[in-house]
Amino acid sequence: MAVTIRDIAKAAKVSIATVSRALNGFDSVTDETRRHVCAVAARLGYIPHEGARSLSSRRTQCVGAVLPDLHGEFFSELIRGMDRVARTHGLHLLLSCSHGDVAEVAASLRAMRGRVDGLLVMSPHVDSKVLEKNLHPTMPIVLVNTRYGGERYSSLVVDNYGGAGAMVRHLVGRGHRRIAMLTGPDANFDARERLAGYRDTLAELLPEADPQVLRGDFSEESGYRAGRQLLSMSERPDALFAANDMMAIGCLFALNEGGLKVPGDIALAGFDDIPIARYVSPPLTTVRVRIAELGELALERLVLAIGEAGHDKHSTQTLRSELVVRSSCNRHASILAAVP
Amino acid sequence: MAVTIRDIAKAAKVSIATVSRALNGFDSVTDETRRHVCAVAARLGYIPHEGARSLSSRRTQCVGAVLPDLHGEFFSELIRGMDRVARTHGLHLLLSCSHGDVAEVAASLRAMRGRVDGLLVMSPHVDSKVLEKNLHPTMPIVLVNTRYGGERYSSLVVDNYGGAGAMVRHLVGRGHRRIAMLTGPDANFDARERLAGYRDTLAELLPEADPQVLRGDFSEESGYRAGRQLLSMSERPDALFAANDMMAIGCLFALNEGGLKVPGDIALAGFDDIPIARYVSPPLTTVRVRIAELGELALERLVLAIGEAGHDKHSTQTLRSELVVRSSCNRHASILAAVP
DNA sequence: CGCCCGGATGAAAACGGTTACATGATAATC
DNA sequence: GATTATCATGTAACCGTTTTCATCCGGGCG
Repeated sequence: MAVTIRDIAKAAKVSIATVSRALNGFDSVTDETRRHVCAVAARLGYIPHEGARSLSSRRTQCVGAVLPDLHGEFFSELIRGMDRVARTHGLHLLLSCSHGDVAEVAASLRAMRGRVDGLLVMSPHVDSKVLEKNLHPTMPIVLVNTRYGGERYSSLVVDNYGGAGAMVRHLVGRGHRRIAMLTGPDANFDARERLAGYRDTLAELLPEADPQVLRGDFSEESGYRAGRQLLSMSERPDALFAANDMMAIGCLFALNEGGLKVPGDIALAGFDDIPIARYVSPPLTTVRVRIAELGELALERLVLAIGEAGHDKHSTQTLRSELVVRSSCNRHASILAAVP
Repeated sequence: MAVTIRDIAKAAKVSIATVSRALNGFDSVTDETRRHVCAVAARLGYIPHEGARSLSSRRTQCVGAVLPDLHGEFFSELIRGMDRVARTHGLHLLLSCSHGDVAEVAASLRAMRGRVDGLLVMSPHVDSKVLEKNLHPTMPIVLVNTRYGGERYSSLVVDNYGGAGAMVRHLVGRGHRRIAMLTGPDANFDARERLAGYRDTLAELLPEADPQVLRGDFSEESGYRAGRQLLSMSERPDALFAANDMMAIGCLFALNEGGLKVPGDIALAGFDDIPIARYVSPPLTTVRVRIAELGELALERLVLAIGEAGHDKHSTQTLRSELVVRSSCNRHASILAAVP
């Protein structure tokens, strides 16, 4: 049914090897032969079977991305960054999403064997055991935002700890003294790092202050709940630092509903700088993680790892995060003056 | 290096055929043999090579998505919907993004041969010639939001025309009389349909009114420019209907900057109902397209097409869009009363 | 007891390419 | 003019599976 290289060979009266060479631009074939073969291929409407090609050449021209989720702007940006680099290298992107489920991660990893040349794994919940067990030892891997102590894989993380610290520093600098944090899921790598950054920096700058921690799960919904909770507090914090932007936004809505002004009555900060952060009002002060760049770097590094398969100089790179000051934390000067 | 079924066969002292059968759960193998083979496979850390498997079984368990872009929430949602269905069918998603470039679309399509069992193509710019030329005639295809007259492929489109009509109807019902439209790119399928819906409905409801059309390109930037333009107009429309939400949002920012109140001075409406639409202030009145659902339906249909390859009952399905009324079009009752 | 049947297994041919090696012709060398 | 290097092409092995078909063996039946 489908036209193969063999059909071309027959029609062009040459061997299949010659067809392969002609189509792949080898130099050891006459210009005339090449033209002829290509003409026949075009006439028959030949389209190479990439699967077969991968099998024999041991290169798939695909890289896989095993992500914990696809929802939301974070992943959208991440994928965009990966795609950008992938296309410059002529690679295709195979997506796999394991909704936090360890068994699914394992299944995804195994399913990638023979389909991809390398793997980009982001899995804030899974430890490296699962990886090592379900992966071919030679498969090039880059970990993204994944807890990992070993040295077997390269790893990219964003500076959650430093970013959170910078935010606390900023808030304290603006005169806030009762700074609460709204955390992400306990088991989540990023969430823990951000919390640690908050705690440590607060302890450093305001040793007297009691860290006040509300629990969230990174969802807008949980941010909203935290906002309601704030409304009903007698001794309310004067600033809330949410571990991601979506929670900050959820919280903002609850506060608005409850008649509390941001930043007048309470300052609000987020983390990630997802695109929406600029659009809410007041625009959100947050910590920018160049998410697309994270995807780009990760893939760049994966490409490198694929190229030098075996050379094995794995390392962990930390991506700097930066403070983005918008108006959700702007206390009025008068208030500022009154506080210290 | 890598362990194959041959290695297992040798270690287990059976033939490779038996290994294959044992691992794939065929019934024609003794329980004892199966246990033995599986044990050996586990001991050796065997992971099947999916590429090889696809080649001989002629099934890849992958579907490809050829999209015009990956940026923004529209695609994020679309991908999410596709993923949801894909995973329930045990399929993997191969992503390919052709930045509006016809040559790239062609290349993507060809590159999919032998990698996927079916293809989901969204390409608002490309006509069917390119498809037919670069695709294996037997490859199951579903088109999404793509201009297509033929009957060779199934096709899914959102009701751009009807949605735009509904919006105009809504605006007129609210008392607006000078309703302008901000369009998307000329060549874009969706943009044209939306414009047509606007024109026709306006002509029907307000035959006297002159349709006023500003040109945009679906980007926030172009929306911003349109907003500036509005500010400088002497006879300003009393409502602007943007062909997508991002342009509406860009426009909103320009109007805010210029001191024009939305909806007090001018009503503003968008199209798509991307998540951000709810978060801007005022929240955006828009036409909801259930984007994730679009992805789901498209993939569902593709799965069907793959299953019955050849049966060929192609059709075009139109996805209803629905009006979402938020406050960006709420004229005050008093003004409303004054107008008619 | 011989025959046939069926069920477990093995041998080998796909699947559609790439590629190492063999071959034959032609050009270069002495 | 014989020898050898060069180069275009052909032959066949290989990539790691699945799958068809053949084989072997034991058991039920006449």
